[in-house]
Amino acid sequence: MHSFIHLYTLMEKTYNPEQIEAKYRSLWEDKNLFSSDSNSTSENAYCIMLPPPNVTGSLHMGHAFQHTIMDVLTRYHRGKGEQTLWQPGTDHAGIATQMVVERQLAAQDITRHDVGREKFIDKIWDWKEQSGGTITSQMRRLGTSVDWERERFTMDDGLSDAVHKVFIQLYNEGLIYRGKRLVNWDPVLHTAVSDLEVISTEEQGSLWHMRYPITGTDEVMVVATTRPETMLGDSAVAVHPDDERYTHLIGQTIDLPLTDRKIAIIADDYVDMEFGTGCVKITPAHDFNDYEMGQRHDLDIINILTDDAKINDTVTSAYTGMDRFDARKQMVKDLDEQGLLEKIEPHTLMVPRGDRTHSVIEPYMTDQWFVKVAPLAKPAIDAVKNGDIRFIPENWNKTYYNWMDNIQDWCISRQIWWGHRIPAWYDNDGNIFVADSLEDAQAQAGEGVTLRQDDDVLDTWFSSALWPFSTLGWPEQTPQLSRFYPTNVLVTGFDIIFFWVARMIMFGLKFAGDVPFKDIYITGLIKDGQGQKMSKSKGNVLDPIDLIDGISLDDLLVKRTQGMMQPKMAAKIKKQTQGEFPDGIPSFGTDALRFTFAALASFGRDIKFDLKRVEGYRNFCNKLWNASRFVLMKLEGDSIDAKATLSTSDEWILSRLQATKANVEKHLEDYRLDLMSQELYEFVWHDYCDWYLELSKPLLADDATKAGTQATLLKVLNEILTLLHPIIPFITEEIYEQCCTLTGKDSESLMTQAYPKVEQNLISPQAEEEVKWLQTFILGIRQIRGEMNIPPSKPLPCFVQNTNDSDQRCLNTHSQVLNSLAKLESIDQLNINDEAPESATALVGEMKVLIPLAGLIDKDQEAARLNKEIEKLNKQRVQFAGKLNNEKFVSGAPEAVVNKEKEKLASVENAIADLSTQLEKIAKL
RNA sequence: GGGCGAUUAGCUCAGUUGGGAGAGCAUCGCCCUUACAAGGCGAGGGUCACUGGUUCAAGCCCAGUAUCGCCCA
Repeated sequence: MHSFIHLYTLMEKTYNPEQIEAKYRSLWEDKNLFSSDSNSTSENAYCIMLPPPNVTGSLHMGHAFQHTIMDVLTRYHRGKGEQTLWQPGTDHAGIATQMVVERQLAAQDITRHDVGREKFIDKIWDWKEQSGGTITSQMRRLGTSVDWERERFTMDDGLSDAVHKVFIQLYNEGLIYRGKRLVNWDPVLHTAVSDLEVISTEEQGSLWHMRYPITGTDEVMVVATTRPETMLGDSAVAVHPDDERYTHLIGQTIDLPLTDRKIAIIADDYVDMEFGTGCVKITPAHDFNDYEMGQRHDLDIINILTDDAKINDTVTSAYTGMDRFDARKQMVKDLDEQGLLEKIEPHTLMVPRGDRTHSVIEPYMTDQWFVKVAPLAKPAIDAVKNGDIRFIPENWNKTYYNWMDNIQDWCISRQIWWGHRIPAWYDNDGNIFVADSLEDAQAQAGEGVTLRQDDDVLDTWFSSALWPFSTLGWPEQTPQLSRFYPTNVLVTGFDIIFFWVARMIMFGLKFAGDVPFKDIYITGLIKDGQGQKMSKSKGNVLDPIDLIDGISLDDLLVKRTQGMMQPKMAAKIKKQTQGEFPDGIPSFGTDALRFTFAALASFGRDIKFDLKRVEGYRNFCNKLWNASRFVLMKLEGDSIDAKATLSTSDEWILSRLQATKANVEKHLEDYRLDLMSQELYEFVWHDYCDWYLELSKPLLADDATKAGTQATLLKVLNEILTLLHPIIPFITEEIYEQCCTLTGKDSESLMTQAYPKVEQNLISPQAEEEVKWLQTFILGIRQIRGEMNIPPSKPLPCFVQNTNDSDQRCLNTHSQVLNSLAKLESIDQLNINDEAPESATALVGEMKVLIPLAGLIDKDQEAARLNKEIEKLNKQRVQFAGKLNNEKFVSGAPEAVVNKEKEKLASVENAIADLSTQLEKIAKL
């Protein structure tokens, strides 16, 4: 028992998220409460690796969503007393970041080549210093409780060492090799990109039908192509071996138009006889399928393009130096003039574009570095198959297998400057020395040999793939590595399963000797209200910070349309935005946004983001705020007796609380944050606020029950705060502090409070039963009021009839509560034979609750209401009776089910009988 | 073409061992009741996409159809 030391400072009537959030953001960090050193003696460790966002990026809705999920999990485990590390950091994002700086240079009309490699890289570092704090400060706004002291960057020294070590080992084991292969070439960036960085979309194009003359005859073969310019590099024409139209031509040659070359006519069952004319031109140097076929048939590989995707001079032609698309036009024209163009059909085709530049990607022969993936993939597939790693939701493992089973070697070299430079040196004879440093390479090559380092850098995802162990200090065997690896869960979107997740699994198993994480929680993708992907070009992007702080329509319009190239598009976006947010966006506060994200975190693929939801959860925060205000007001000036006798209502809310805790626990275990937040929402709003706080009012007015109620109000509020804290940390922390001030409790932070456990001894079926009775009683009366439009302020007299022992007990105990909550002026008992006044009726089990009409209630109206009620019950009766009359059901279903059905029927029949009698009475009047 | 997913109230979505269809928002009444009008109380609203099957019993399991969407080729 402790008494209050100061008078409770009155809380504002409406909560103000802005003030609260600012207060705790710095406070938590100042007190080092996110540190992974806390709870270091705990038996359990818990670790989440933050998927490192682009260092120069900014926080978008997807980040905010996933960060909320991770923060809920982190704060929950921290609250359970586990040593918890949420590892933050950022990614250097090679191409993306380099492009930003190149664009800045372009504005001054210079290229990176004008600047030179070293200076250019310095410029990028400068840019990183300048803008690198954006995303981390936005994360702080969200309240993400990462261990900031352990923040890492993929190009930190330690992480770079890990990259070297991995590269060298893979090379030495023959799992990294260099070779000339057909790769996806971005002609704007002048670099190879991986398959994953190429986005193919349907575009309107043409199918050109070209006549290829057969050598020495008047015959032609008509080949159809979507890229006529590649004909310069044709090595053959292929037909299907079973295609009788062309069997006689197999083995003959074609005089390739616009060139002086002859190419073979070959047969291959890859050819689709139905498509076009059934004849396919084969260009091994510029098409992946053709390349395969070229390998099968030992065809020439004729590269016709330059790095800029202009026609080169390999093939003597009139098109050398022309851009491929200009050459296309010219060649089509020339073919037409020579009578070699059969027709042009409109055609939708899949056009591959770079995910960064959106330029058309060309398959292109170049020297590149590759990871031989198959040997690494095998154990990575097994890890999921044998359950070491679990996808959540489970069906993503199919997507994973699908990709892993058909995995291609990974092109890891990029012809850009920003990134980890490939640790390989060449001598003048082209010998390769892979080493940690020039010195090591020199040692390998021998004194006096001139070495030149490879110009390329590694794919960004190469270093990201090491993230789960490189951030923990690998290759050193650090205490953190042994404590936190393997990590518990990876939270990420399905869009990077291939880019990142699969590669982390492969490298984790290979180098850290274990899976990098046990669970992979694949979240949905946040879409706009119409289900559209949010993108700058669509102008439908929402900035999480704008939802927190609010934004005026004007500012939002500027934000969404600035930098728009097409004024038409800008106008459209403007209109759309005005329609959707006529008054801009109000400020909802971080907690409301976080609650929304948690509530949206179901297992669906797409999450349509609806502002109305945020508003609803903002209201929830306000509700919680005001409920707390109420509790504190009712506690003020008194001392709390934790051992005071409890009323049934107290026992009831405590019992409900236990069920809530159990469910929250379960939902968290299942990663169902939507169900978790729903559970808490319902408990707080509907059990605690709607019922318990109302019940507490008469109980607080009674000295016999006051102390117990006060203790219970506070206990439940405190646990609510702790339970909600992982989702809405700011408001709960503030209320907690107010509670501490009031009760004189000395506590550092809600964050360090133990997460409440289920207390079995507080589960009380009897209290739940009794309050259920109370609720039914009150609801019955409210319904009569509601339907008869009797104001809630009007006190009503009430009679009860046909009571049993337990009804009597309840009436004795709870009459005061009933009077208060149902606003009754009296409750009088009638014997079963007593003549009741003309009344509206409600049923509580077998007991009748009667509200005399007495001029207040229209009898026709009551008759109509009863009729409706009876009709409803009748529908149920028919359903239950139908089942029970079914012999097969009675004999086939388990006895318990049949009995339950019988009970339901009996209860419905009773109710119908009671209400019908009442209806008759009323009708007679 | 292959794989995956979706289809439940006007809207957004829950519904996990098969056993009386739910929430939030929106709508319609009544209420400014001393925690909260960002609120309270009450009400209306569904052939669970369609067809068939398994079962005593199907929103849920199975097969197929339709529409929409995503991923891979």
